[in-house]
Amino acid sequence: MPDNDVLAPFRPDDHDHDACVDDALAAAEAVCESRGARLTALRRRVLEFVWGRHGPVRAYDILDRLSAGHRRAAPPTVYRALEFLLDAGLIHRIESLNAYVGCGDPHGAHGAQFLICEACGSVAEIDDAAISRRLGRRARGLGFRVRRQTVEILGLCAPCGKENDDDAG
Amino acid sequence: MPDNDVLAPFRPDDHDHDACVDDALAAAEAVCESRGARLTALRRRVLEFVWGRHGPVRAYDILDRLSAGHRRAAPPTVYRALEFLLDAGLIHRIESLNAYVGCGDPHGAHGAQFLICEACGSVAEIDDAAISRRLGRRARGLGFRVRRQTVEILGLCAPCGKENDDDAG
DNA sequence: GCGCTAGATGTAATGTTATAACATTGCATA
DNA sequence: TATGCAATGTTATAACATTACATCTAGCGC
Repeated sequence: MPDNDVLAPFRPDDHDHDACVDDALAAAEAVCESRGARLTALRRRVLEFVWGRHGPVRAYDILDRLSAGHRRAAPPTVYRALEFLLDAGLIHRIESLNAYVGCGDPHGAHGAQFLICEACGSVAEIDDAAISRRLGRRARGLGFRVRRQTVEILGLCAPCGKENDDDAG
Repeated sequence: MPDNDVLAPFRPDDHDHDACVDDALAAAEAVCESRGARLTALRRRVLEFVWGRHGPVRAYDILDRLSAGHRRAAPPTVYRALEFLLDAGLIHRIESLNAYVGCGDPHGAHGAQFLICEACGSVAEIDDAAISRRLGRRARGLGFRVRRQTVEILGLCAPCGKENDDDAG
């Protein structure tokens, strides 16, 4: 089973998260540069908030943070920025949570599957080519033309699953 | 590539849909009976509306239909019925559309993958064991404990894809 | 620098999806 | 008859998202 396709693993609580954010912002600059897209201050700020944690972030949380201090922001401001970041491949939308996470590999298009911990809210992103390929083949076999795959697995990450065991016995 | 795991294929426009609905209701009776659950008139009516078409049906559409004629229904009425039907395995929720479809095989638990046509709104349901198995293995390989898989493929079904070609030239 | 343009952002209102909290109904049965 | 419990009704509100239109501003040709 491949291991190098784990684009964003679950992270220990004590990792240097500032580094994650810095990396993400640097990658974003590069991606936008190469696509001729403008990573404006607002978009950058929204991307930063999405990267606030390795877990899903909701649009209205971002909205609240944008509004803090500052003058009040409105929903379209956030949704427009999110749309830009989605188009640029810098973030993903988690459909089963109506929320957003930073993309673990913004360079180059890729399939993506998400593992979402329902206890701690962290998200891991993998890109298992065999899965996307098989899904694609099955779909095409039925005459279906694929535009987008959504693959989300809900459950418990290792530490939370462990705790659960401990509680039980 | 297996073919017998297509639980609910795309349907021609002219098929006998009343038969689909009748089958679904009969299966629902049986499932509820065997689970000791009560398929009340309300739940039955909601299930009927979900089976109105082989495509996603939204909660508030059901709400409108419940309210027609009758006295006005309120959202919890619909959501409670939907929850019951989901728990009983009689319908599925399509996360990427915030909508619901009838389950093509309500007897016995099964994994499920959905092909969703963005043009005509029809949905096909398959149960590719290789895909669910591989997803499960990948997740467990990362120490993850799976509770639910959401696999949805958005694109164009065969007829709609064909039309698209024709339009293009 | 000036004015134009297109893209980006602001603003107000509204649409859509979902749940919380509590009241009532109606059936089974002690 | 009481009483317990599942189902449903009712009111309000939370959470998520879009439409439509106004305004601003960076970048560009002149």
